[in-house]
This record gives sequence, C-alpha cells and structure tokens, in this order.
Amino acid sequence: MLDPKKLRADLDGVAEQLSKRGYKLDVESIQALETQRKDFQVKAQTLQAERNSISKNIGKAKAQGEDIVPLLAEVDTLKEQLEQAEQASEAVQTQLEAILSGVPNLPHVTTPEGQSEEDNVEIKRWGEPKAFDFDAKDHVDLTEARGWYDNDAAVKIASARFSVLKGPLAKLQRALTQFMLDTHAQHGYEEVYVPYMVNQDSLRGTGQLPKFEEDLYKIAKHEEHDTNDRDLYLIPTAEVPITNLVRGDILEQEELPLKMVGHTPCFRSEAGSYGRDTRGLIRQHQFEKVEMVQIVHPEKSTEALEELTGHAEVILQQLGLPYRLMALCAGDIGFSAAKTYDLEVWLPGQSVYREISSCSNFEDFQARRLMTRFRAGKGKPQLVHTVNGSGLAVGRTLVAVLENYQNEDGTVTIPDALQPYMGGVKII
RNA sequence: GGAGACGUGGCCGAGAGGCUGAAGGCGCUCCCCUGCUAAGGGAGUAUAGGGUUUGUAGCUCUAUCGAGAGUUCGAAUCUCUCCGUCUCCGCCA
Repeated sequence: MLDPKKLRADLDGVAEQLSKRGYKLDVESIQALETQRKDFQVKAQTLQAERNSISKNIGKAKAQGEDIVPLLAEVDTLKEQLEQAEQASEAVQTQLEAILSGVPNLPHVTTPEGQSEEDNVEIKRWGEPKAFDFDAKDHVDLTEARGWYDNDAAVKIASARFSVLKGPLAKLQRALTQFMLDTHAQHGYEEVYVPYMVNQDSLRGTGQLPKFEEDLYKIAKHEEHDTNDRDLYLIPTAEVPITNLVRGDILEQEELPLKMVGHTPCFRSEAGSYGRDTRGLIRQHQFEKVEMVQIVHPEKSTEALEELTGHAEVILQQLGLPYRLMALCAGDIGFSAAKTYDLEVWLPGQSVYREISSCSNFEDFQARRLMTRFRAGKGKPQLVHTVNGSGLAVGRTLVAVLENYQNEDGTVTIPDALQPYMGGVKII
C-alpha cells in the first residue's frame, strides 16, 4: 500500500509515477472521496467528542444525585446525527481503502522504463552456454526415458500440471534444496520452517490479496462442522508466510537486517496461462522453491536487493549454470515491487534463458500493509523495507541441471557442488 | 472430540457499567544523591488515525484491554460469534 499522506500531498506526482508501469490512477475518484472523507471523518469525530463529554457529565451528575434527564435529552438528539456521520465516514473510508489497496507500488528510480517484457534490460551474463556435439534433449525426454518422470501418473492422482518424480530424479531435487539452504545459511540467513497454508491477513500483508485471489488455491471448508471463520489458502510462495512472521511487530533497530530462508512447496492456480509451458516441469501447480527474505532498514534496501540477488547468483555459479541477470522494466515488475531483478538460466533443451529467480525490493509497500516497523533509540516507530527473492526455484533448477549436464548416452553428470548431497554419486 | 479455566501496556498483575488509556510492581530512559559497586530519591515511559501546520515539532480530537458484532447516554467490565492459551480425559504422527 502506498502512503495515504503522500497520495494526498502529491496525487498528480504519484499518478505520474504509476503511469510508468502502465497503471492509470483514478485521480478524480480519489480526490472526490478524499474531500468527503475529510468532511465526514471530522464531523463524526466531533460528534463523538460531544457525546463522550455529555456521557461523562451524566456520570458526574448521577454521582452527585443531580437530575440527569436534561442531559439524556441532549445526548438523545446527538445520537441520530452521530450514527449517520459514523456510517457515512466509514462508507467513504471503505471505498477509499478499496481503491488504495488495489494501487501498485511506485517504481524505483533505477527501474528501467518500458511497458513489457521486451523492455527489460540485460545487466550481465555469466557462463557460456555449452556447445553440445549431439542434439541436446529437453528434461522431459531425458527423464521419461529412464522412468524417472511420470506425467500420466500425476494426472491420474491429481491433474495436469503436477508431476511425479522417481528415483535419482526425486533425490536430485532434494539434494538441490539442501544445497541451497546450506549455502544461504552460510550467508547469514536463518532457516525457517513455516505453514504451507495462510490466512487472508497474511496474503493482504504481502499484497496477493485483494487483487490476485484467482491465482491462489483456497481451502474448501467442511460445511457441517467447520465453525472457523478463517479462510485458508495454499501459499503461492514462501514469501507470504516468512514475511508475515514480522507482521505487526516493532523491531529494535539493532535487530535489522533480519535475514531468513525457507524451503516450501508453492501452489499456483496458473489461471490465464492455459496454453503455456504445458510440457514438463517448467510451469506447475505445485513446485518447490527456496526463498530468501530480508527485513531491512529503509536506507539499506537498495543495497540489500543487490546483496540478495548476489546470493541467488551464487547458487547458479556453484552449480555451473549459465545465466543472465535482467532488470525488469516498470511495466513488467510485480504489483508490490519497486524494483525487480530476474535471473534467467540457460536451458539447452529449448535454447532459451528461462526465469529461475525473481528478486525484489518492496521498499515500505509491504511493510505498511504488514505494519512492520522498527524503532531507532527512543524515536517513533518507522516502517521497515522488505526485500526477497527465490534462491532458487528448485523445480526449474532441476530442469537446468538435467539439460545442462546431460551426456550423449542420456546420463546426467552431477555438478561437483551437489555430489555430497547425492551420496557422492557423480553421474545418474 | 468431551469437561473446565482464562486472554488487560515491553513483562507481571489489579479492575467486575461512569471520575480508567487503564492502580501497583518489574524492566527501560533521564535527573539527583552516594569515592567505585550496591542501595536510595525524583521525573518520564503504548500504538494508529484525523484536525491544525511548511513540518514526521507543538496543541487537540478519535479509536484501541485477543478479534468482530451487539446492549447502553456511557463498556476492559454485560450479551453473542469467532480466534487463541492452559488443565484433565479421549484420540493421534
């Protein structure tokens, strides 16, 4: 959520910045509602103050055995006005809230201009795509032939866009996860284990709700005996539970930065991507991901994003996977992000760079929704900044390892860094 | 799943319709005192939002005692729903 004060103070400036990401702010509606908000809120609060003061007098008069009937009459005339004013004020604030919660973050000054994916800027490349002296297969051909990947089984037990992995392939995915977690721990991230289902407050905190409900899986409730009025959703990323660990907290400045890493499955409905990436492990309803989250001082978030992105790069480098670093343009960054870097890994099976990590600085956008603040000395609490990124998307890393390390005979060499996690096995 | 107890500020803990944003204690901050240390004395110590304002200063108003709704002129206190914690029994990885 944007700062409502900033919005009031410089509505046109905010609209201007939002237009860079292709978002048209409804300036007229906001202005009109804001005027009403002020009127109604002031009126309601004034009436409340009057009511409170008369009520206090009733108390006093009663204690002294005086006649309270005139006071009761007085407050009675107030009552209706007050109720009306309160309702009006609440209604306007609800409307404003609804608009504001749907407004995306402002792009950071260093976020490149542009409208779509086409305008993203390549920052650097690492590693040379290997030249194969045979026809490189994609990960599906590579693993199906060995009986390690079974799409039909996944469809049978669940549906399309799920997968069943077996044997060395299943183990390789686990090895990748362990390797990533251990590596991030060395960089000072505390490993956390978190729920895979979260409530609406958590999803609002990180910005998935109210706008992107259709991307999420909602848990159906048992009509008969579920009196619980909380709706739970499967997490689309560990960002949600991990970042929400600090929701509502006031941290001490000395505690910052808070660095956490967690591994979870992620669940996405992939609504609106029906025809896309239907083959293999690239786009699944359920996939594994290791996520890094940093809660930082507002002056440190820019460098924290660089650092965290670097931590994601380390994984790719240690695995020897060629990749490129992209700065997403204003039109392509996510709703809550001010700046985003994507890491794209080279996939020989398709001869393309594919997104394998997305690292973003949300500045105070999530913090404001989360009410996560810190206190410097005796000062007032101020909002933290949040930064997070995948380190990495495990399923896609699995694809990348398979395709980049394949041999002509259909075997796959295990990268050196992973061998300890594979029990010393060098080739599968 | 059954039975019972409970949820108050950073923490402990009073309060059981009005004078309570909330006693008291602990902790913390500042000051005084005391060769050092320990002890003692004094003051302060929630958050959010609004109005005013160049201002995140000051002043002022509103809201908040697990959450939400209700009763009432007035709710931490009464009612309802939900969430959570603890104890006992049952079940269970």
